[in-house]
Amino acid sequence: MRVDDLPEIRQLSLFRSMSEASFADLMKAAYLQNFPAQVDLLNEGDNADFLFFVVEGCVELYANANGREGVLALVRPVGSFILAAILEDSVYLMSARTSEKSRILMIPAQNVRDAFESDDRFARSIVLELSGYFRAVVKEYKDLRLRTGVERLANRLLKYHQAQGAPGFVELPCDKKILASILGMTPENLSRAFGTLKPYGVDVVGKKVVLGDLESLSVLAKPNPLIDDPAT
Amino acid sequence: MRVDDLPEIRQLSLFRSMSEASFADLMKAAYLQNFPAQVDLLNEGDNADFLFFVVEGCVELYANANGREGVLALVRPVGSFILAAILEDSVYLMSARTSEKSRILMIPAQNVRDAFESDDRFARSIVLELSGYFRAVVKEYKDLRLRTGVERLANRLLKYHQAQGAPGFVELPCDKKILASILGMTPENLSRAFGTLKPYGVDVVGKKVVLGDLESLSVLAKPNPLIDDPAT
DNA sequence: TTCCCCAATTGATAAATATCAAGAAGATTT
DNA sequence: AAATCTTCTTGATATTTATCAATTGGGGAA
Repeated sequence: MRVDDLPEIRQLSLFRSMSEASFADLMKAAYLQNFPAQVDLLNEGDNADFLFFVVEGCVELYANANGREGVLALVRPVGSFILAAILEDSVYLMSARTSEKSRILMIPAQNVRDAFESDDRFARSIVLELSGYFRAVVKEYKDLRLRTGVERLANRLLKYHQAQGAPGFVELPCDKKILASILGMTPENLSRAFGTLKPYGVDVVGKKVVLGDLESLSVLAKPNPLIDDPAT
Repeated sequence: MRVDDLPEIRQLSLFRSMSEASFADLMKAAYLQNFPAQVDLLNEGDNADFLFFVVEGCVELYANANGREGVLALVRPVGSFILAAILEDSVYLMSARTSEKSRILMIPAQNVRDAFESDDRFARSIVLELSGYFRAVVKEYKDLRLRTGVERLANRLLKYHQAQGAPGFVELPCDKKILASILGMTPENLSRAFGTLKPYGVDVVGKKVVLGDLESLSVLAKPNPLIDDPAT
C-alpha cells in the first residue's frame, strides 16, 4: 500500500520544516500498512531496516532479557519509534508489536539516512526529536529507580488525569496487564497497588479510575516535573 | 581560566568535523576549570546554562526523587554531559558532582545552540552523539528492569573485564559505594551480591576482583549485547 | 605514626516485589 | 444464550531488596 495523502505526518515536528522535495522522496519510498492486533513489527537485535510511525492504533515497545519481558512504552498516533537505531545504522534495542488493530507507516532506513545527509533542516529536526526521546527515557529511568510501585502508579494516575483535562477521574489507556508492565510490576501487584491507594481516594471501576482526593494522593505520589511532566 | 589548547576536545566525534571557525568560536567562549572532589557542578531543575566536558577526573550524574537518590552514570575523560538539556533550552534532568579532583570544560549554552544553527556538520555530529546517549539509557533501563541485582553485578563485572582487556581480573573504577548506586542497589546488598557470586569464581580483594570462572559466571549473568555492549 | 573518619562488611529484620494457585468477572465466539 | 477464553483479583508463600545496627578495616590528616 502506497502513501496517498497523510497531512498529519507532514505536520509532525520531525517533518514540518523539511523541504518539499525531500519529504516527497521519503513518502514515495514509504509503505502504509494495516495490521491486526498482536502482530510483531520488529524484534530487538534485528537490523534497523525501517523507521516506523503509528498512524492509527497502538504499538507496544518491549524487550526481553534474563528470562523476563517488559513493556517499555506505548506509542500512539502520531508517534515514531526506533529513530536512533536507524541513524546509527545498527540493530533495534526494543521489539515492537501492535497492541490493537493499527495503521503503520514505514520508511526505509536508507531513505531516512539520505534525507538526513541532504536536508539540513531535517537534520536539525532530528536533533530535537532525539533530545526529546532521550529526556523521556531518563525520566522513565528515574521513575523506576527512585520510586516504589505504588508511587509509580500514583504518579501515573495523576499524569493521565492532567492529560485528560483533570475531570476528577481517569480513563486507563490500556488493559491493566499492559499498564502493569509499563509501570514495571506484575498484574497481581498492580491490583494490590490499586488497593493500597484506596485510602487516598482512588476507586477503580473497570477502566475508569475515580480520583476522589487529589490532595492526599499527591502527598503520597510526590509528583515531580523532572519525571512526570512530558513537556519539561 | 581560558582554554589554551585542548586537542583531545577537538578530536571528539562531536567536534571533529566542525568547521575551524565554529570550533574557535566555541572555545573562545569556553571555560576550563579545576574542581576538587565532591563539588556540585549543577543541580537537576536548574536552567541549562553550560555544556560540560570532563577533561580529567570523574563526574557523577545523579538524581533525587521521593526521598531517594541514585547515581545514573559516571562520566570519565573525555565525555560530555547534559547535551540534550542544552539543545532543548530546558532544565537539567540530572545533577552532577565531581567524584574526584577534576578538570572541567564548560561551554555556554547559547554558543552551543548558535553553532548548532550555523554549522551543518556540527548539527549532524550532535545527532549521532544523541543517538548514542539515547541507546545507552535504554540499555541502562533494560538492565534495571529485567535483571536482579546479582545479575546486574555479574554483567557489570564481565563488561569491565572486557573493557580492561580480559586479564582474568577486574579493577573496579570507583568506590563500592558508588558502584552500588550505579547498579541500583544499596552498599549492603552489593557486599552480599559479591558473596553470592563467590561460588561462580568471583573473589574480591579491595578494588581488585578476580574472575576465576568466566564460564559459570556467564551462565548466571546471561550477558546480552543489546544491554551490555557499549558499541551495539 | 597515631588517630579518626568513612567505606565496607555482616547480621537481624522489615518492606517491596514476584510467583504460584484458585476463583471471579468480562469479553468473545459459536 | 451458552461455552470459552482471557483478564483481573485475592490469598498464600517465596524471593529480592532495603533498613537498622554493630563492627571491622583501610586511607588520609595532623
